[in-house]
Amino acid sequence: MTTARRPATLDDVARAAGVSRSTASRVIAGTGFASPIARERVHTAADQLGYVPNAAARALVHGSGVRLLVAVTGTGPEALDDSYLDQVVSSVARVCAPHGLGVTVEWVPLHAPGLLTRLVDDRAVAGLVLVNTTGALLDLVPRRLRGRAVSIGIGSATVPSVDIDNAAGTDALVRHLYAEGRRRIAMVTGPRWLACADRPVQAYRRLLGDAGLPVREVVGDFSAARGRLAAQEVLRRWPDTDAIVGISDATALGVIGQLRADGVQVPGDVAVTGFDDIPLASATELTTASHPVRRIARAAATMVLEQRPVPGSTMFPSAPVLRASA
Amino acid sequence: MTTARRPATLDDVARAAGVSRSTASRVIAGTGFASPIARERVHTAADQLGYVPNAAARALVHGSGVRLLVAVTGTGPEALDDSYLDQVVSSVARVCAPHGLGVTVEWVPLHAPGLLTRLVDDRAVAGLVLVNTTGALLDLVPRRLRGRAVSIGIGSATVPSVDIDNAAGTDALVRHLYAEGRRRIAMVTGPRWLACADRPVQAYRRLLGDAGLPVREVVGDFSAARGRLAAQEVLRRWPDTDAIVGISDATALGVIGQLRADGVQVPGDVAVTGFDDIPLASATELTTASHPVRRIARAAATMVLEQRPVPGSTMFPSAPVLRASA
DNA sequence: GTGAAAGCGCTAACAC
DNA sequence: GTGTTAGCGCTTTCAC
Repeated sequence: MTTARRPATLDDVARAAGVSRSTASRVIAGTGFASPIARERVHTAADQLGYVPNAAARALVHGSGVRLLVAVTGTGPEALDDSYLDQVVSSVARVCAPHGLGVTVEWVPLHAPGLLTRLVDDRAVAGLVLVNTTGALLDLVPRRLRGRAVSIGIGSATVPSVDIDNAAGTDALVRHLYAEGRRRIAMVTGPRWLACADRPVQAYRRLLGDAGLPVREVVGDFSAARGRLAAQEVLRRWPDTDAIVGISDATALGVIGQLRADGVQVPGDVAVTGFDDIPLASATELTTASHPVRRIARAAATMVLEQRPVPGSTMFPSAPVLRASA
Repeated sequence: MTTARRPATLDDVARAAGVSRSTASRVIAGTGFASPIARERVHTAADQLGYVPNAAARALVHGSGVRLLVAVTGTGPEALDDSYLDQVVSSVARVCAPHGLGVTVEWVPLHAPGLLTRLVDDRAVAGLVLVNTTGALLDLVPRRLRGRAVSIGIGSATVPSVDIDNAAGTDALVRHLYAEGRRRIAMVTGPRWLACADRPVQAYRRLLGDAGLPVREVVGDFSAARGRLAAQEVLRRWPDTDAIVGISDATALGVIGQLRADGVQVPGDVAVTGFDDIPLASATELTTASHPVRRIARAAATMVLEQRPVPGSTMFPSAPVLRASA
């Protein structure tokens, strides 16, 4: 039973264990030497006192920081209102917890990447997870954070990345459409500035090129609203389109909504595919490709925290999920 | 242009501004006196040096902590795999960011609430947001965190709460069912241990009691899987049931799935309502009630960080959203 | 109004 | 193996 309710400090532990503070520190931190007896006594003292190391003090002496920053690039702050990001943040937070680190989310304006520097100059930032980033942004990651920054999306020479293999996922989906006899396949892409959203586009082009089919691309932004508009544009420009590949499930759902509103049968007249396999996808019978967001985020956080590449975690596989829409 | 890439410290700022460190500190922290000139010079020096206060050092001297803890009660660690929680964590994180705080998520086992004490004895914890908590847990919040703890769900004498007015939401839904002519209305409840899930049950009982209708309750747990089982049980025990009120959208969706699998028409034979208005609800034409999770979480975090009750934020209104399922 | 000095809790040389 | 010592960067009495 503790007398004072003031939380125990390392000094208290050392005193109770009858050793010096340094010895206590070595034992607790698990660094340096200590005799078995000392070790034993320190540990007993520690947990009988309910000792919990003070993270701030540790961070101060190590200069190491107390939180992970999740930096999200986007055109506006609404980039943060996104269930994909929710999953990332939440997953990262869970990995951080046992390390005594917190997580923060910040929006980095696409057109003012310099703001990243200000965020990252904060010594409290122990590590960095970049989401939806660009090459320019990647180059802004300071040396201090080398090895402590990971990008979910594209990487660079200095910043490793983890991501979904959306090229392979898209490839599988387009092949499926082709196998089903679709020959006039359009794609609603992601935003132009987002490099990792370009891989599916490349996959789509390659496949159609190989098959001698025409490329039909409309720019979207992952949202359902843009999906609706994109569907209209596709139909206007290429009325004979018989399949539409959406960059995301939300996009695809928007596309389908618009198509049906226009009296177009899905998949009868036009087949539609998405990407991500969100819960809504199964309810709406959307054909899509899997995207293990939590596992990817966990891998990213782990790489940052444990300073090592997590084997086989650079590209997570994406498997097609065939349902009624295509 | 900074010469050394070592981040500027308060000493650097003071030196550059030609004042003492104390003065610089007062100016930066906005506390204590300083002449306009001093103020001016310190600020210039600060942002020309790109000075960012070291959160760890501050926390150390203040003994104030560097992160908010989101403590989630549940029977197992899978309580953390939940999109509702994702939204809470992400929203809390956004409120924390400008304050230089991070967020951590931890699971508190329902049957070992003492673990909360260990989590909360960590001085690095600056504040506490409890999710799905119980009265027993609330009493474990230490004095140190008084005024720095908020519960999303039930509150207590020492811990204020913010929550959705699920009693009113449920009330509106049941009234709607009644108005539609339903008279044999069953309910799939939340887990027994969760006090805030009891309010809708009370609302349901009161309404049915007033109308002289029989109460038909089956215990669920918010999940779709339990919703399916619950639907079976309802049909077995009370085959003439003509409406089922689900404690959540997931529950209701499970109920509907099972009902349809059993050849029961929804809403023809049995009307079904949910709660939360998740995106899936609109896609599946589920009648439900709104639940502004992000706003609630934001209010909770704000109360903790700014140490004041956010006016009118104790009970957030829930509005019925009428669709095809009821 | 401003500076000097002490100390928050911890770790890491460096001597013993 | 263990203790002594010197800070990490900041805030805050307390003299001036």
